[in-house]
Amino acid sequence: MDKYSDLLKRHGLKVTPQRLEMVTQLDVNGHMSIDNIYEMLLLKYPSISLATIYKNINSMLEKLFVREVKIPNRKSVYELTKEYHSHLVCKKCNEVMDISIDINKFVDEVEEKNGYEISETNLVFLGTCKKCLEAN
Amino acid sequence: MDKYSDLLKRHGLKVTPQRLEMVTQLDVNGHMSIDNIYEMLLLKYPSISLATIYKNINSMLEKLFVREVKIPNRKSVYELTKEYHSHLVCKKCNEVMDISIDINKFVDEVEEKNGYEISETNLVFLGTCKKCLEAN
DNA sequence: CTCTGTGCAAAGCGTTTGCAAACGA
DNA sequence: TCGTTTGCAAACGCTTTGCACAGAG
Repeated sequence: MDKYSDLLKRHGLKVTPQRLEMVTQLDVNGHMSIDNIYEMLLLKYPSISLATIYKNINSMLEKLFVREVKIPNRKSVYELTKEYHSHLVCKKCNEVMDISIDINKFVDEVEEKNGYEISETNLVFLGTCKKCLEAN
Repeated sequence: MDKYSDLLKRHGLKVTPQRLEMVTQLDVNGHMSIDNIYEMLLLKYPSISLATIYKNINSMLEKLFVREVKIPNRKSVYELTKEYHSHLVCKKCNEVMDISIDINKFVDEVEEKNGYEISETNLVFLGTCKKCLEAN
């Protein structure tokens, strides 16, 4: 059984060609904006509409197998849900990279110091990647 | 000399009553959304327009003495620029709190491991504050 | 006096909604 | 067959723009 069809079915979404292509692209490309997704799907489905992309992304976000990556001063990108990780973004070439950072120590510290119960952490580093640094 | 007038002048912005009230409110309230600011200014200047708020916030962001705080799934809030800090947000009551977290160790680690040069770090914790926890 | 800021109305842009037709199970 | 999804067009909400008048320096 195809893993992408399976992913959709497991989360109670009907398998349509448009959705299959969306999750495939997300898996292959890693981090995509709405426009990226739209452009890629247009190649295969020239009559696809942005409304369909939005409706599907929203269903996938609800089912929690796609996540939105919010980057300051940029359009959000989307990724298939994986283990917890943070993001490293190149301001020059816009590459978005997953990084694993252990912030549990900080979570504990902040919970203790402020009496909060923390349920979510969002950590993004922005800068210039190796390639772009070398290109100067 | 009034500190708010001074703040505006130092950054090359003319001192107008609307701008003075904006920076005063930002200073007093700490973190405000566009709508918060608009509501507060309406009390004193009933004919103020949202366009003015937007134009002024954008000037202040450009001059770098106001910063935008981006919070996942929420409207941005704005604050007067202070030393580097992170934010702690209560999902129940929407309180936004400044916290100081030392992430330099991580910045170094990430720079070294990935060859990036990091210029900006964005860290937000979301959860439930003490008051809201006790209110249950 | 000159240039910038204000307020209004209109335009812009990304996202969502309503609906009829097409499609998946 | 029945309920869901698609694609289109219209609506929406937030933000920006253009312009004439007012106000700061």
